[in-house]
Amino acid sequence: MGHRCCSKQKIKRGLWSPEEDEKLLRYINTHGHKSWSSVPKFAGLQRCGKSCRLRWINYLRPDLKRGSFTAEEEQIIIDIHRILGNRWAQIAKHLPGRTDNEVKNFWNSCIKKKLISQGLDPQTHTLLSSHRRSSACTISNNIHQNSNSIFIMSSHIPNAPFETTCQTFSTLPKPPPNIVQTPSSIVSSEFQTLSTILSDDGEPLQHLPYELLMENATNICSPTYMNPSAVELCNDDNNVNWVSRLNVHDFSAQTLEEGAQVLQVQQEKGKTFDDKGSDVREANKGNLETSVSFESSNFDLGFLESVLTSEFISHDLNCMDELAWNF
DNA sequence: AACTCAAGCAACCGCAATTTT
DNA sequence: GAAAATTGCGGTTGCTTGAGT
Repeated sequence: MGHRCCSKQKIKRGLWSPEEDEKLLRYINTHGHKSWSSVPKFAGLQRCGKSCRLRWINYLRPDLKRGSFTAEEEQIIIDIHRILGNRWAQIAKHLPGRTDNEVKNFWNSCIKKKLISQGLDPQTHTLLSSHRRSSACTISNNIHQNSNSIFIMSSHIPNAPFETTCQTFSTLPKPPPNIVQTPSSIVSSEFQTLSTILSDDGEPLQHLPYELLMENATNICSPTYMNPSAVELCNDDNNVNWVSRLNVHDFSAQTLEEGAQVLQVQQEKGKTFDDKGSDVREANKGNLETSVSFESSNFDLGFLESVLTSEFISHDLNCMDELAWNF
């Protein structure tokens, strides 16, 4: 069975010969590819347009990176896959010069097996049932140690496009300690904002593109890496303007509504504010009602509400409960 | 040397989404 | 607005290669 687009033509299939590559390359370099369906006809190829497109994207494109994946790329794939799942095209966008097909193949042939050998389910990134018992004790200890954790969300970018919807936070993943993250390599060029997951002492545990964190927060739950203390949004170019910090004390022991009552808004690293004229830093000193403080800032109130009215804490507790019961 | 098996990879397939007619 | 064409994506297949026996 062939493609519908090539049913009328005599179509060659299988591996591409160097001559075919040459023809396709020469044609696209001179004419571009406005319509893939017409490319084979004008390039003199006995292929269907779909096949030409694939060959170009996966092999002939000049900006492709050759060679095996680096450890850093591998970690990026794992981190983003933990959030997005098998959305290879999306994952590949964060790896310049890599194609979705390449990422997918690498995942299926290498990473998947590596995760399984580490006792992790490659789809959910959670512990496989056969490994649960042995690690439950560690997780339980973490819960205890972090029972006074604070949850911090920070934003500092005037007019930042907070387009978040009613996504929910769950527990956030922490990378293995031996992995060094490189934020600039995974932030998308169109959206120069990173979220940084912080430990209790404010040390960054993991960086993720902001949109990945926000759009997919429901999928983040990972019993293996629990209880970050904070999330901070920061600009990739280090042009920090202001930070609004929300502290939810001891959130793991409170209901969501109670957590919202103890929100503190603090300003850090503050230098400039939005052009609405309100001095957010002054306004946010001390403990304030969140609605007041955020009305006067450029922090998107809808964004805040989506977090506060989400199932963040209940998710978290459910997850912990489940783990506790497993233990 | 011949065979088997698994890993890695390129390409295909079908479907869905988007664009064009 | 509907139909057709095109594009994009993820799952899958099948070929090549190299290691092990």
